[in-house]
Amino acid sequence: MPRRPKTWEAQDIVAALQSIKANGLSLRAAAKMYGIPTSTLRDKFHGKRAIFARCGPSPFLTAEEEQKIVNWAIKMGNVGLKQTRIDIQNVVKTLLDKDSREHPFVNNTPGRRWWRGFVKRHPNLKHRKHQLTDKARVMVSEERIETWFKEFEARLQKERALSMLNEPHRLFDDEIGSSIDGILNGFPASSTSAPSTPAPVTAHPAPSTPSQATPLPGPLPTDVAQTPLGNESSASCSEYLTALPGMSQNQQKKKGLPPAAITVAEFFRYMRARRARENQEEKVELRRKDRELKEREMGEDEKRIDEEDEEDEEKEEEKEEDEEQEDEEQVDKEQVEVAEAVMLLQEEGERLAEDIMVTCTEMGQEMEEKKTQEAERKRNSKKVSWEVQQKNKEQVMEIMNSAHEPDAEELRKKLKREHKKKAKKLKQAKREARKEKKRKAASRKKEEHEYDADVLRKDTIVESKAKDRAKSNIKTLRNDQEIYVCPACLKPSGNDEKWISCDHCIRWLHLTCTSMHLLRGIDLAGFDYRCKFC
DNA sequence: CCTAGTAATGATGCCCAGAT
DNA sequence: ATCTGGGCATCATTACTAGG
Repeated sequence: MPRRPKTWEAQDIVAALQSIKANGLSLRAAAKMYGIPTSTLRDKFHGKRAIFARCGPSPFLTAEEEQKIVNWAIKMGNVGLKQTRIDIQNVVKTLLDKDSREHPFVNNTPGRRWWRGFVKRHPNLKHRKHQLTDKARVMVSEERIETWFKEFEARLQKERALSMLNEPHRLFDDEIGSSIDGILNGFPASSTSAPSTPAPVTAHPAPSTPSQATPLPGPLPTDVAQTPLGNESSASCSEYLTALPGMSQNQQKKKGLPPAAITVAEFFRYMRARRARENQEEKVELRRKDRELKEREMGEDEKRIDEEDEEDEEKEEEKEEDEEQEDEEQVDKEQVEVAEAVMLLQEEGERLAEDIMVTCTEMGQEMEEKKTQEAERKRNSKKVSWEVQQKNKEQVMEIMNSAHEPDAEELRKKLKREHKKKAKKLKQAKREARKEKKRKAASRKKEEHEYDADVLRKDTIVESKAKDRAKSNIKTLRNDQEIYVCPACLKPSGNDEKWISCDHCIRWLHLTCTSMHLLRGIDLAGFDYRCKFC
């Protein structure tokens, strides 16, 4: 029976159903009027099939869950936190970890194919190459640094989050929290995945019209990330920049330079230095204009007096600058507090993520309850129909009993035999189904076991490689004495040197050779430190 | 109303070519 | 070497439809 191509839309069904209800049309008439097969309309009319149903199996995440994830990814993208495929897959994994629903995903993580389908179902998500891989983006230019920060500020302003610079906790007003380090590192830091694995494919909202918001500033330019920021002004910044003209990511990697990354302290320091510079330039300009004006108006004598006054003013300004420096020191202290706040906020973000997952789980439970109710309803309807059948049979038996006794007896025996046969067949089918189920479960378990073994093997290889790398930093002196050198500065330990161990590759580095020394007053034991060579 | 055939969909694995 | 997208085959599931 070849199936006729579908010629109707969901709204036709809705219109047909409304016509039946409002105008009292018959099912056949309505079906004819809207060009829908009668049986299809009848099924939908009786609720046997959903009105907006799609062919094929439903996705394993509900429409609400998928939409929630899409909205979250778009929102994150709007503030510069583009979510990678891995991030989204990890979100799904976290969701499924806390959910008992059945799904085909290995280790609760959907695969690349699922991602394709996901993007297909939600075309407002599209993927593209990570901007860090674009060579044009790593060309060094102070102008670009300024542009990036300006765009970042503009974006924060657009998202009503400009005050984040003073109130970083506002970063966490989203559904799933993210750390400020996520923004500053230039790649996303979802609550479920550390920002340690930037994937080359990024999902972000596709601008539907050219009039939409300007492109995101994107990740922090590599050159910005490597700029030594401190009390330095733009001059020293430029010096450093000219030392690294147009270096590609690979070249940086070869030279042992860290990937794009900037600490919270560095970010605030940069912003403060930039504002101070702007203020200073404004002051100088004002002073110059003022002087020109006075030169024209006043004579030589007055000028001398003015010069004396100016000297006094300059002294006062110097005094003010000294005070400003003291303020800066005070701000440095505050940055330590900011770093602490960031840690607290990360925890808050995780709590928020937890809440989201709980909500999703509740939704899943609701679905489960609905399913159970549906199953119950079906069982009841089957029971009712079975009862009706039994009644009919009883009626037949009564009629047969009332007829000639010997024939009725024979018929009864025959019916009994048939009934026994049917019951036997049914039992056998059930037994086979149970066997099949067991076989499938065993097979799945075996696959999971093999997967775990594979993961363990890979982890062992990674660990062994890391140990080898650490060994490579042991240098042998002329007197055959072996010493360990810091892989960052290639120097051995000094007397008062503090060392820090990478939690991922077992390398030891001078604390001062890492950005960790900026986090003064914080217990480093609580940090998951990843060195720049990882 | 029921049934059997067909279409559509979601997910997987495998392979390939291209980009980095 | 690694990652990606695209194509293809496969399986399972569900919706749709014609005909009995």
